[in-house]
Amino acid sequence: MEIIHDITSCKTCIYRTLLFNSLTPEELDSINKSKREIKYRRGEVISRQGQEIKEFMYLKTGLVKLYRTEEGYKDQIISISKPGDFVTLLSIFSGSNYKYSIAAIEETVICAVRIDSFKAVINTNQAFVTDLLGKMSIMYDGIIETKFNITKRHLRGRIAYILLYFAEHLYENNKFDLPISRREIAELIEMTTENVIRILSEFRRDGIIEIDGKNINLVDPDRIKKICQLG
Amino acid sequence: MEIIHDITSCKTCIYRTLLFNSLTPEELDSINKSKREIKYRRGEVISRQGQEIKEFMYLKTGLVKLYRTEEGYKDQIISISKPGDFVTLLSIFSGSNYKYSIAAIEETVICAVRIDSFKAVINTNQAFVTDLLGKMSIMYDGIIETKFNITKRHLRGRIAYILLYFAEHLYENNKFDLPISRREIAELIEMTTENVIRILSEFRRDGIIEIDGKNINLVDPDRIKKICQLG
DNA sequence: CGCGGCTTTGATGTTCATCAAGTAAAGTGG
DNA sequence: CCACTTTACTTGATGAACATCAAAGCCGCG
Repeated sequence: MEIIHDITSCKTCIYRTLLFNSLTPEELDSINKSKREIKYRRGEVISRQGQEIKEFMYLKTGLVKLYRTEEGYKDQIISISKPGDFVTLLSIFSGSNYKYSIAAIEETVICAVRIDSFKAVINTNQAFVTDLLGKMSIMYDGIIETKFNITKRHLRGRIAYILLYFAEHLYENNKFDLPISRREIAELIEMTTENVIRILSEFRRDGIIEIDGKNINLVDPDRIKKICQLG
Repeated sequence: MEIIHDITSCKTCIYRTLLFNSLTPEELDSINKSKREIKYRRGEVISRQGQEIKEFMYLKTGLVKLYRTEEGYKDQIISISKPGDFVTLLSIFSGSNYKYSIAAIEETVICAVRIDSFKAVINTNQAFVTDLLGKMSIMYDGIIETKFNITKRHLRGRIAYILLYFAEHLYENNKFDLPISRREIAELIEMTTENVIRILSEFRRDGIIEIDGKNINLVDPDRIKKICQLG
């Protein structure tokens, strides 16, 4: 990681409207003063499950994964966050320690606000909390829905689902570079690495996708959608 | 369902401290006036996924299940709520319609506050919203953790886990009446009804539980814990 | 009393994880 | 920059775990 010294002011930050729009100039100033920006390299752990939460964080650029770890079990990826997402929101109000680990899966810049400043605004600004409530709820419900969508499917359907997720939700393009390894895909959709590879190869043999290392091209999205629905 | 006419005043309600403690007498009065109590029989659906949310609800007595349904797939039970739980909290801020269905699995009394009155308090009482934020977050994180704990286990481990869940979390007793059918257990821990029965029978043959219809007795809790950890 | 839903058990086959073994790619230190 | 190590990727063979199908008994309820 690397602390960025030439940080953006909140007042000109493109993500300001996402959450901080209801803040008074004074509140925004207080947030601005207690924040820092940090750059993480691909693979670096940003925060670890169980650690004390000291900052509220959100993503400016890059991609991160939220995941759970437990001795003796495989890691499980809870969600993938993209710029503008509030990655610490899932832990920050249910206790003083992280419930999930966070790691960068691409080079990532995080904006981090000291937790005391963040909570101070919560106690003074009504609109802000209410807004937060909605954002948090949507985020949680999204995770539950995605997990539901994954576990109800068979392996072929899961792979189809996650390919469409990357194409439609993350990259908005049928051609993209896989941000995560085969093993991480396995951790995300709850199956083994071998079967991820096997089914991807199968899709390639059937001519519905093209693979070159991390680069994926969904040649026949309609058929992938069909597999997603039926498989 | 049956509307209860002789309803408790919020001022004397034993659940008042759970959420409404920070309310002013006026606010409490407003909530009190716009609420009703409803009794549901075992099996009755309280609200249906997709319906508009008109009331904030919490459980006074009984047990309910939150579940997701989808055409062509088996139902999936998200969680089981007991008295004092805020059953609508999981939908109320992420949209205007229910994300989950709610049904009574025992005779249940629900206290329901009109959504406009509830949201009015949210807009005026800072402490109340902040409190709500925490409660909601804990509830969501609990669901994610439980689901994580279930899906990472094999079938035997899942059954052991859910038996311990009922005994420790819901009934605080090693002897209890199963509140739900075998099929519903299957929907809760993501397996088939047949395998739920099979493994329960297996546990009985091995002498670690006693079963008589819905009545379950955990004879050897230590061994169940061991199965839960290893299986 | 009979119907439908819940429960139970067995037989069967599919899906999937595990094991093994090899190749390719990506870091690492001299 | 190259030898070396490690990690990621790939494929096949095998067996275990699990779902599905089938059939029968049970219970509650109208």
